[in-house]
Amino acid sequence: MIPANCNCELCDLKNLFFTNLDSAQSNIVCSGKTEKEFATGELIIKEGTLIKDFIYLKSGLVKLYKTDSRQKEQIITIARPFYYVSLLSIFSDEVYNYSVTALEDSVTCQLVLDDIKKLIDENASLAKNLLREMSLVADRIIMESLEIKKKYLKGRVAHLLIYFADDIYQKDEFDLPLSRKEMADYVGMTTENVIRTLSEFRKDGILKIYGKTIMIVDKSILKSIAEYG
Amino acid sequence: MIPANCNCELCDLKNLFFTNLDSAQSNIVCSGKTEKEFATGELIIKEGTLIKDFIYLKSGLVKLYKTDSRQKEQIITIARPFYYVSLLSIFSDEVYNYSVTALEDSVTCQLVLDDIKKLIDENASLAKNLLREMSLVADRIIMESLEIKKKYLKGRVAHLLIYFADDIYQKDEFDLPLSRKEMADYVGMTTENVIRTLSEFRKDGILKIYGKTIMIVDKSILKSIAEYG
DNA sequence: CGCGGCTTTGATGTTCATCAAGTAAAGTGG
DNA sequence: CCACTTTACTTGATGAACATCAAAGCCGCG
Repeated sequence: MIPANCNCELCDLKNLFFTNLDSAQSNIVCSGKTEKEFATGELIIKEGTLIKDFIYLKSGLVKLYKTDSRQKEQIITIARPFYYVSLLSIFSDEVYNYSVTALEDSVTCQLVLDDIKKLIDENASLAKNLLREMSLVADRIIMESLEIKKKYLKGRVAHLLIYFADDIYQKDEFDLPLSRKEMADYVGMTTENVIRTLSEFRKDGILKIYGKTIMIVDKSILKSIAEYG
Repeated sequence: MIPANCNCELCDLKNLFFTNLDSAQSNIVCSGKTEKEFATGELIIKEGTLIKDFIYLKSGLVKLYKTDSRQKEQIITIARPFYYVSLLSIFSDEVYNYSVTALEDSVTCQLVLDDIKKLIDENASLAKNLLREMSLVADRIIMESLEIKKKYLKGRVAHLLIYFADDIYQKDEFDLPLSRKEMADYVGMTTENVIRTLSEFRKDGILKIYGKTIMIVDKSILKSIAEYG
């Protein structure tokens, strides 16, 4: 029996994983889940803590990152709902290898990991869905990091701006969800040089910049810098 | 019934994935598998080709890499048996996103992917094993690429040498399985600068180099370069 | 108002890619 | 097996890309 107060049936994310559940299984998912809200800047997952839950993003935007011994952050990826769920590490490790923080106000939904593991025993399509999504998440992160690695700074920054415009906001004018330092952490360069690159794009008439607000003026040039820079 | 000529029961890799199979399932695995031998330098998987099989490495050493439009290779990872199986992409994509080539004479064992998918329906522990291994493979590649990204050239080369000595060969004297160019493809720098760095290590008395043969003379210095450089 | 964090610009030296040239090694055909 | 070709390796010189250090402007917040 699905409890009356269960709204999982209406959740788009249900179809990513919890297809073909019988009603007893749906009930486990629905009554066991916990929704949590996080304000911009709030920590969602802390590196080194025990993995107890399967967490996915219902709304908002988050960054995954690793902090090294010198307190320097490296951003692994940035993700919207559907494009990231906490699948890295959770089936192979006891603790998280990375942290997750909200870049915008975000909502997560979490389930007890042991419940998921039990459900896998009974439901092969859940297992396949998990395999598919984990494969997607990992592929995307790996390919993205190769993309960044092969470019110079200008290309990396351009790539990041195009990513925000096309994939995240679907608009050529948007507010950067990252500080300059975070952009640097993502592309693997210093804050100063990221700023210098942005200023250069501005001077060349490719961008308009008002603090965190970015307006892409000449997208075709920006795209060619992203590709060949 | 397990056929008499089946040697899967003796294979160490069986225990990674095919635990808890009943005999009918074991038979599918055993009679459906194909073993292939590859000489050093031979292509095992070609980027862009259809994914039809689940392939894992029985012996040898391989490189995973991506070739860009300008024919430049980027090495994603290098792997021994157990530490890599073709789990990336195979549950999320139709075609391979990367190529695999043998760095030493290698043997693979492959199964038809559709058979694996059918087995998942009947056997939850296979699904869990696959989830665990995919999670491990992806984690390792992602964390490794972050490690490399945060270092300068000297640190990257030192890191790679320590990796060969400790993880791959368990000896401080070994033959490099990579050409200078391949080392460059892996650390994301030019061939010339990799060579210069090796020469510098040699001049500083950290290494002895005879062509492809490397002898680590001062491992503690090399390790500190790998960590802090 | 003033403090602290984020941002911006400049100056300087280091790290690195590129170009050029030469040497060693490895494969090829007669 | 040797001349020949090709490929891998090595070193040097040069300028571009980048990190680091320093200093100043900006902005929100107590």
